Amino acid sequence: MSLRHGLLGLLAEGPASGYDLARRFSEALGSVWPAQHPQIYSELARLETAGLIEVESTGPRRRKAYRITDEGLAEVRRWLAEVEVDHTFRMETLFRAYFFWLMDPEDLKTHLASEQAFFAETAAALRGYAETKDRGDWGTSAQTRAMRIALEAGIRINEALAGWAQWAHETDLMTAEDFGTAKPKEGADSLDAGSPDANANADADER
Amino acid sequence: MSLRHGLLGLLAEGPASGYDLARRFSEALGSVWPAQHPQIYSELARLETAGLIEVESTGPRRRKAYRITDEGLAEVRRWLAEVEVDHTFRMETLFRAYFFWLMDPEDLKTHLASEQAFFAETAAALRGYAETKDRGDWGTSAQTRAMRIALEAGIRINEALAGWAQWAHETDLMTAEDFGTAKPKEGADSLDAGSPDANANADADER
DNA sequence: CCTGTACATGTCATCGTCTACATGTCCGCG
DNA sequence: CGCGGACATGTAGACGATGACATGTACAGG
Repeated sequence: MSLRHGLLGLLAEGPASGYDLARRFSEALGSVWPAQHPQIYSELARLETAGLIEVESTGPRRRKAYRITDEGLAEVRRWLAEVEVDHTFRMETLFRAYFFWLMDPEDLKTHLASEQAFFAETAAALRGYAETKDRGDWGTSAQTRAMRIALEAGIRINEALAGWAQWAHETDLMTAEDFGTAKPKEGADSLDAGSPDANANADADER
Repeated sequence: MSLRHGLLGLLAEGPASGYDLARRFSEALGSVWPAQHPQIYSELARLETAGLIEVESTGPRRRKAYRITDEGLAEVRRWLAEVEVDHTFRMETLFRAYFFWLMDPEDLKTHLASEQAFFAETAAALRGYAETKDRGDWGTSAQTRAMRIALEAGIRINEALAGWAQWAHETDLMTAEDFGTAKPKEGADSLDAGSPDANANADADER
């Protein structure tokens, strides 16, 4: 449940409303963990019930600002220190690559070129942003420095993917004529060939 | 809905059962898109109802092998060619980095060292696997070559993250005494206070 | 022949997440 | 003074994902 700890982490910087948090979540963390406002509001309600946050003040338009409690701060620190990192990640770009062999080579070239452009642009944007931090435009607080570290990861990942798309575009692995035209195999010689039961299949249960 | 197209993509290689698909999904795609067997079985049922796949044969222990239909093949190709890539991704490692400032510097050093080791090991394992492909141990089918391309992305990402963890470990951004000890700001100087439109937004790290 | 293990498929409850809808407030502008 | 737009918070329903539980089959080894 990363949303919970993400909200606690943001509130550790100082009080904020659900609206603020939704905005900040999508700006700062949105590219590594999407979260819409309904989820945030309901999670905040749950966190308040659990005593990890409390209402700090109410503002102009029904605005409720939350503050993290000592228990909440302890909880987010406990999470960071004790809970093991889940290294599985979701990335559609990479997921699709497993199925490139189904694509028309022309389409694939186009696809890779646009992916390359996207990652290069994203990397450049992040690098520009990082430079403003390095110049000290955002102060030198611990938060800013942590954000700079996170930013660096984003830069490196996007650069890596831009390089990958470039490499894929240039490699001859996908140029042969069997890309995009392949038909699925039929019958017994399929995916499970070699496994004990594989060949016993067709109509095996007639006996 | 990536699971749907992932299953279609795997079935495009040839007939397979839910059990096979669950195994292959976790082996090949599990690190970029987790999926447990209950989800796979129910998705297969839905795909069959939709006419995108059909039962090819039944085997020994209730085994049902599915085959992709022409409509299914058309659908997965349409997805690859027409549906835009969703570039948001989920990665807890990176998510946590935004909150490094809350960690004790000692714990953080340890954390980064173990992350670095993890990514380096993963990259090495993938690289070893890629080399067996390059030697032709798996044949030279279009699928194998597509998998090689996907593998390359995995290698580069893991290497990038290993390099990042190394860099973060060595940088002095996180060594200062304010890491891990910071307290949330109080009241008026925070993201917002109660007064009618104190809301010029002092938000330190935005944009 | 019995028994453990891997094979193989499913249900169920719960929770997380997303889209769409609903409501109301404050402020600036004409 | 009326109105549009940004602010601000929510609800409802559907769908996706997870973990626990349930069931039954084939086969290998003792």
